[in-house]
Amino acid sequence: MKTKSMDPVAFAKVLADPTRQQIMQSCCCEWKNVNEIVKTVKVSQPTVSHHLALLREAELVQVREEGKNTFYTLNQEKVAMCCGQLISTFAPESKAAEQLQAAPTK
Amino acid sequence: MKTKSMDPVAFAKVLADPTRQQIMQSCCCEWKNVNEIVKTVKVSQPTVSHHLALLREAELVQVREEGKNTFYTLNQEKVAMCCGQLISTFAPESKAAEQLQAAPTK
DNA sequence: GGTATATATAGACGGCCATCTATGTAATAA
DNA sequence: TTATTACATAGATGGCCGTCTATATATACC
Repeated sequence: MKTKSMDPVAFAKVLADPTRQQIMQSCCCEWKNVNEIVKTVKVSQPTVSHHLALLREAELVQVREEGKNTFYTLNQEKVAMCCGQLISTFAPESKAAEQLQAAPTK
Repeated sequence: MKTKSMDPVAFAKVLADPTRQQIMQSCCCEWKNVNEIVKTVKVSQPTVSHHLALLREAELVQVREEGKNTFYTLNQEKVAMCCGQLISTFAPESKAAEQLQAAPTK
């Protein structure tokens, strides 16, 4: 499974919402079903489903269906790739860019 | 001059516009006055000034006034810091996060 | 002073989007 | 099969924001 990057504007738009960032953080390092995620935020279940659909469309989350449940987890490598692209575009002369040079952006 | 980070949502919101990213790219590695920047995008001068005001407010650009002209350049270190924060928050287990470990996020 | 150039500000407008309620759909349980 | 649980979809609504035109402000030049 190759992790591809994406349009930097599209990436930023997905991140540009507090609820969405909360959801991302909620399922960052573990699989959670929708109700578990809903408990971590202050909005309704349909709203969470809406945000998860956007994250799924952007391939920023991985999905696994299991019976009645649908589990989500953050696609950390994709996030890292997109952030790397931002750095190489908007901070090419920074120390961070140098440090990331070692890892080829394939 | 210490480079501080900022709210990840605020950072993403600033990046979440194609015109603004064009402007950032335009003055990424050199000082440009407003008219030079205007020439690189497809919107009016007031619109560019509006975007520059947002970028200035977020401290994502540095400003230098010189007679009739106002020069802008992208604050690459700030961008790098914010991207680093995104990576450590949303991709803590990624290779990129490991690589950035070396540089303390102070 | 008067004019031209450079940039910022004000106000209006239109579109996008985050949210909600209501409802659909699918799977499990009784 | 009826009920319940889990999740998604549809449609409506309100607010934010990117853009524009018009105008203000400030500097330089004649």
